[in-house]
Amino acid sequence: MGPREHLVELVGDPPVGQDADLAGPGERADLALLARALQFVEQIDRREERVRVGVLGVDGAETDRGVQDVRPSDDRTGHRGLPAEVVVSVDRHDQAHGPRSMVPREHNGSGAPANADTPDGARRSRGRTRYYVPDAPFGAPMAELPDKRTAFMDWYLAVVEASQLTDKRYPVKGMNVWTPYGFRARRQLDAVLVREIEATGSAAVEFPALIPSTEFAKEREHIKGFDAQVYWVTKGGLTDLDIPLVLRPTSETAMYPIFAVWVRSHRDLPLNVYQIVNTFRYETKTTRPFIRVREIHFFEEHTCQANEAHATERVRSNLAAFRRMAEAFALPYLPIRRPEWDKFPGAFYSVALDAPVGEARTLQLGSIHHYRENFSRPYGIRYEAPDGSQQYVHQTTFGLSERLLGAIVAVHGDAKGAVFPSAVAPYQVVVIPIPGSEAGEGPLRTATEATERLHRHGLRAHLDGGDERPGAKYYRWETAGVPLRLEVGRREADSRSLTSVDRLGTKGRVALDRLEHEVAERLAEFDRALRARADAAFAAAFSTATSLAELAGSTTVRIVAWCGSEECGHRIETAIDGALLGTPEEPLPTPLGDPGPCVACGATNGSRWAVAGRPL
RNA sequence: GGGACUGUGGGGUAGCUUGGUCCAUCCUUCGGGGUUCGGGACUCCGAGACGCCAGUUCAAAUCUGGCCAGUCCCA
Repeated sequence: MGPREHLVELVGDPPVGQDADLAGPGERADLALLARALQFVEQIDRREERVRVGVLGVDGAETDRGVQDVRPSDDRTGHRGLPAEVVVSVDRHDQAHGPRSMVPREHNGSGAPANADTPDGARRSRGRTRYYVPDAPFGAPMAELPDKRTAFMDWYLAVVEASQLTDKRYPVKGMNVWTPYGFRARRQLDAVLVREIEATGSAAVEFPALIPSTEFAKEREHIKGFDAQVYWVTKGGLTDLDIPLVLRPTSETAMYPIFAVWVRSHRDLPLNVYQIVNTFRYETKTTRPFIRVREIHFFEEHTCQANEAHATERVRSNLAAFRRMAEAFALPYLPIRRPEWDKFPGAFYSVALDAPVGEARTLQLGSIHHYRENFSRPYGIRYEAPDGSQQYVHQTTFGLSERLLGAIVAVHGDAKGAVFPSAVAPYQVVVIPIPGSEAGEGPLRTATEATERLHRHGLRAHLDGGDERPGAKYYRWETAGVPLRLEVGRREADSRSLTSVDRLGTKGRVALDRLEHEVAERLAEFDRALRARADAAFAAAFSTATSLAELAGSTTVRIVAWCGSEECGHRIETAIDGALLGTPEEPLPTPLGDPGPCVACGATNGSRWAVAGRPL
């Protein structure tokens, strides 16, 4: 939707030098817009042009006196995002116009033809000259991003675009291009995943992307859950394939036939392997960069364990690994065991990792599944136990994706744009020289020295030596989410001590001679502050509800007592217009007492705390 | 699966109702020059688009048909 904008066409028809009368016909008149239009015209007036305007009334009673029409744009153009438009009739020789600076530009160029600048810029149509009035007060700062709290998805999309993390112009729905900047973020993110999963004894592998339909179909629940969203490869060149191939939506069915060959003995267990590959799902809902895509950048661990207890232990180990990953991302989250009807297709149970993202919305960051023997039986993954018996393995999986990047944007981002924790920031530090006519070469030399010094010490630093003005660079890198900015002007060059400003606004000085240490400290402080901000939002994101009626229009994720029945679960989902996410796998942010009676049926027997929200 | 809507430079848009005033406007972007540079500079010169294919017409961004792509709503 974007910023609220209206188009009001105020058509006056008197020649310049007379009064132009503006008014709105009754029901459509928008006084605020009229006021803005008048403000605009007053600006013209103040520029000593000879247009005079008055309002005759909003009921249209006197509209025949020069005022022809006032209406919202959507009636005519069907376009959203148009700025207010004022059409003022003027004599062609007496252009009414203001200086360019009078009309603020819209953020990232959306809307605002804003051409009330020069006589040449004003367009003429059927004898009238049109002036465009942006939907913002004159002299206001450049338009902000949409409001995160009230227009979350608009805000999110604007931030993703403005921070240049992806290019969405690729002509296939749900498939975005990773830009150099976005790819840097992704690579850092993956590095954290690799570090933490390998610390638990998992090894990287890579399986093919194409899966024979015969293998894909072996586990009934699994195929039922996925067959509506797989891409098929049915031809090789001009020939139809005997056995069609599935482009992996996830890799169970690619890996498990091979696991059956790999696992022979209890000595082969546990088998813990992971891969980071692209998977494909034909999403039918609206796609969103990082959050819902058709080509998924996917981390998936698959393990085989000797028995259910070991598999349960692996689930715990994955939960602990994710805790460390989330620590690096400064992301608070809640592990939630999904209800039966919402578990992964084929799983014994599923634990999802959910992050609240405001207004009762939640974002699933990943999931950990316990499969028991559900896949090992159809795929024949068996081993010979020490006692000589043949046993089926118990399996687990752990899946994460670029949604983590979406979550980082969604959780940490603010009114200025993205904010990256230092562990994933494409650039941790941006160094901005401030030349100035009297400063000479000092600033640039010092900035270069500082950047090189940071590079030598393994910090991701970027020298922005472009010839934009410093202020423009500040805004750009703030939007892009860089944690720390170093400013190097004449003062800094002379004193060999740089000005630092972190993305949350904390300012300071760092000595060039101890640069890497002081920058590392600043980044650590920044990460702590970012975490604290996220934690505060997390704590405020939950509230309890004790009746179904309370769930309607929830503005936080709700904690409710639930008897565990599917029927009550669905009633809860209907009440909140979202989903019953399940039961917390770890303690809630604020300790709660015993759950009372089920919010849906009132049963006290076996009730437990459950989480309900509206997943993105 | 059903319905509605929308396609104009890299991004955002105007023009379409009533075909010609439009080798298509403005902002932004991009290339070049100059003055600048401590929070989104100014200025000059230049570059860049009517989704595709037909049809109607003296004339099509505009009207008609088909196709393609996208968005939203409902199932």
